[in-house]
Amino acid sequence: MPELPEVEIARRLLARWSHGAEVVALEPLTGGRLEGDPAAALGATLARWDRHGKLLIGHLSGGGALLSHLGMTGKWARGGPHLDPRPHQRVLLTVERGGERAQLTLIDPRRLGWVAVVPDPAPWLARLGPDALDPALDGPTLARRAGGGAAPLKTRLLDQARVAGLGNICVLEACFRAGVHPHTPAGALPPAAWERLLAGARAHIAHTLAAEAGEEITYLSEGGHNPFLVYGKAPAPCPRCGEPIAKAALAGRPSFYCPRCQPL
DNA sequence: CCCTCTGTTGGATT
DNA sequence: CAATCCAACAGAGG
Repeated sequence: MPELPEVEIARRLLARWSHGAEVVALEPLTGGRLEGDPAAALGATLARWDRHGKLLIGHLSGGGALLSHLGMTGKWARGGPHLDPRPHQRVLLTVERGGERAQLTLIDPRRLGWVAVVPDPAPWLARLGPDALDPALDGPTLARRAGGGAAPLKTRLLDQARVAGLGNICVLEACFRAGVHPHTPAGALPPAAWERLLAGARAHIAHTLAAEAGEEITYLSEGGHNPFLVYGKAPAPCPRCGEPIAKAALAGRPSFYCPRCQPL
């Protein structure tokens, strides 16, 4: 479930719960992936919570960082296994601020998420392209980074080294909003299409963020009702023209699109 | 009840 | 490049 909006919400929550707090303990729970040197975080202060694409970065006083990725099913919540036992608690972070302790846990049923403590986050960030919400990222820049060649547009937009933060759902929603088929060869797109794709991705992200923001993480896709324009909609009618939404697979991942609004 | 299928992440392999 | 498998599980459907 986590794509950029959910990671951004996780960032805000982590900042609210632990900004300026000291790391008192950091430990793996059953099945948890805690890598790097967790002991290096002990006693350090969480100076700032940042997000780059789908990577969470907790900057530690002293220069290191606490990194976290949510994988497919991760979320951060307050409460630990002793105070508030819940299934699938994987990593436990205990912080102290103003004399008050708080326990934060990474909850992750499928265990594809992780936490790591690294001495310098720079090499991790260097592997990622500009964040999708970075104001410096514009249409021409996106075209330069993701355009050219015969590879499908969707493959390029999902490549975190080209642009960071776009997931399968976001890419498909952006393609629909831009009127572009997700399997269009990346080199065949005119400049105006890149502008529309970027605007479409940001509109989808803003819409999802607004709908999900709150005290708790509540994923838009949870609750039995599909809130997206095309993702998971086949063969429902296209919201714009009524043509049945189509489904196809690329690299094992599903694509959804309107054959009439998004011709190849 | 038991299969079988699907998948929001990313990485390795062919 | 791109297709495939994998990680480990929940939930849906037959």
